[in-house]
Amino acid sequence: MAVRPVAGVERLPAMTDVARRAGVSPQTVSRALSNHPNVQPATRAKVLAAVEELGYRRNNAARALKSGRSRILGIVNLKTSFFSRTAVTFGIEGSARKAGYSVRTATTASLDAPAVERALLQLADEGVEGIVLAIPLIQATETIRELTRAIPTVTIDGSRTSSTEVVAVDQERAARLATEHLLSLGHRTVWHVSGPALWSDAAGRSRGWRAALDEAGAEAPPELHGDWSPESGYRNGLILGRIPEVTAVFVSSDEMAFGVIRALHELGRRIPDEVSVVGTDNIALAEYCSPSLTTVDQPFAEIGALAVQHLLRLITDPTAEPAPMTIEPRLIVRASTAPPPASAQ
Amino acid sequence: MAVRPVAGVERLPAMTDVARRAGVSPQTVSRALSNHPNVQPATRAKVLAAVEELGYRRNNAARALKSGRSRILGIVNLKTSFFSRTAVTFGIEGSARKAGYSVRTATTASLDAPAVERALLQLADEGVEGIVLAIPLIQATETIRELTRAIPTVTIDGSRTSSTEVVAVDQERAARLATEHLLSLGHRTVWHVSGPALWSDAAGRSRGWRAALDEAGAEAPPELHGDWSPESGYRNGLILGRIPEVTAVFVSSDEMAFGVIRALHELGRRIPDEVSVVGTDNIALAEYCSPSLTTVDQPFAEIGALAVQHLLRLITDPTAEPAPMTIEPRLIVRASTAPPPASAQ
DNA sequence: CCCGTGAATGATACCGAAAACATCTCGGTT
DNA sequence: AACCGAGATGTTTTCGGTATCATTCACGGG
Repeated sequence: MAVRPVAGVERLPAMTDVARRAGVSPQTVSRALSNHPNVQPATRAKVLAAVEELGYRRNNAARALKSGRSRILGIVNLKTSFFSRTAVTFGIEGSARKAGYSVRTATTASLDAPAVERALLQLADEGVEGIVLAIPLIQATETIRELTRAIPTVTIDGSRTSSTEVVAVDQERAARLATEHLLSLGHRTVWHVSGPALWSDAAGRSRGWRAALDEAGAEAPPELHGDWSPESGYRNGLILGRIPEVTAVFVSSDEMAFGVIRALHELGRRIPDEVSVVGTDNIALAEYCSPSLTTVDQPFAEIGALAVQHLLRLITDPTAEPAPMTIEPRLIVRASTAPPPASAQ
Repeated sequence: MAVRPVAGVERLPAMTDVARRAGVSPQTVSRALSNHPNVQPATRAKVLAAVEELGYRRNNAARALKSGRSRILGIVNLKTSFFSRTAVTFGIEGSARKAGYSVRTATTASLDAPAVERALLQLADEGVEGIVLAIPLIQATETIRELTRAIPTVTIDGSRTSSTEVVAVDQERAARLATEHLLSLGHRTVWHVSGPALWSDAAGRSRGWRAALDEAGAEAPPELHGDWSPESGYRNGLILGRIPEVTAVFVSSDEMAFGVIRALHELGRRIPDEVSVVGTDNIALAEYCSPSLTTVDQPFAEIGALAVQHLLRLITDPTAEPAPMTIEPRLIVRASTAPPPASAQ
């Protein structure tokens, strides 16, 4: 603060001003405002009154400088942000704010090590106390390893190459919910459009899908690969729509599912009469797809909140051992799924 | 910074360490790193070499404290973030970063004065040097007025109640493009689902729509009101679909347009054969709506960049006079629009 | 040859808080 | 009565830069 004195005022009030007004020492003001236990209630009241009267607010820069704690958390995000990452960011910001932290975002255009390194260095520059990696860490340079060792880091997309803490939805379970739903409607098997293999979310869903088919004794058709974008869903939809035996598709994100559905429409395959489609994420528009999209909900805000909770624990106690937590996904049945057409049964 | 020394290292290197290593005074290091003109190239080189060797990075907190400049910009955003605001945020972050600023986001759950005031106070607390209001300022308390007077502020949704600088797309023009497109296809008139009246974007589109109809000698049907949400589009779609004479609809956001289209589908009105729909924003999914959505593109990243550019000017020179800039919107014709059915011509 | 001038660099003070250390007060012990 | 210890408060120092002022030096004109 103190960045720009209000017009007419020489400078914003500092702690000494509050101290003078309250008739105590600056240190006491500091203690009162930091909820230090050893402050007489009466004294605290005097201080708070003075603060109120002067409209005093502590200077973050000075606080950070002296204490060595910036009270900032960093997020590394992908620039081509799809819904899920944005939603998580909201969750992170909310709970960080509650804990007295603010949040900086560093976006990276790609998952390459140099790009990620640049993002991490930006955050390190800003003096963040902890980092939420909202991307998979597919390759770690020495610098990256050093930074994530030096700064407590939590990974949201549980990557297999890092040893950082992990917060994640149980994606295998999510895929099972979707696959079993389709099988229970009577579909002989379920096709799958996956996300990029580097994302553990995508890999987990792929595993879950395969496992559910296995357990049901259904044969797993070849997997189709997308990149999270609606466009990649569309491309895969153009393929799926040409295969007569396809009656059920589980797609690894709602955005791709929109693309799949559009391609199927174009090819004249009716949904859900001829083909059922299940997405993943439950984005706001999922309900307003035509037809509305059956999907697996992911509580993104909760994920963000958990990540922050973890991170704060890690900041307070760097030796805290990893305790990965998982959140239960939830199937939301809408209009894009139905029993298979009679001809396919 | 200096928040968390790398394991084994006592503390991060400070400017004095660099100075010692380079054989110059700390002040010279400061000048060299700040691109001060009066530094011998040879000296600067020595300093940079020392910086490199030590892996030195300046401490933001100390810089901010002494200089009184935090190098932080703030954004006030609505929590129920729709695509447009998120996209703008990306633009802001990118160009802020380029200018050496970082960005803090304060989200507000509503547009009420107390909520907005809270968001602004948060940002003031963080010591932001400038603020981008990405929401309409519908009501200003004394505190809000004081804060926006004390801290350079740019409004993205040009609000009529504030005197702050404005950066905006020419929304009247956007609405004209959409409306004229539909009229030129042969529609007798165009219906409109607007955004909340408090948003000047919404108001501008409404004006443009009405003006285009006027000029074409078409009668303006009653306006329907939405709140940006897909759900509100759906509700309005349920109404529009029951009015036989409706053949063309201009919707003030793509998200609402998705809702409208779904409602029309449910009511059995075919798009674009019976009803044409135009959205606004050109969100990523617009192309993958079924049918793909004709819409008016808004260059959100550019808007964000312009906002930052403005803000920086205002920070450097608080007396700089307002110079509102507008950006040209662009119509993107896809599959959701077509000539009206023969029966309606 | 002297002095003014401006470029290059150095020395010092200070930003505003909090940590570390010092002091004081007071009830309870011995 | 002297003493102890913990709680409450005050004093001093320090965090790491940069603004400000001071100093040095080379150069050109009178």
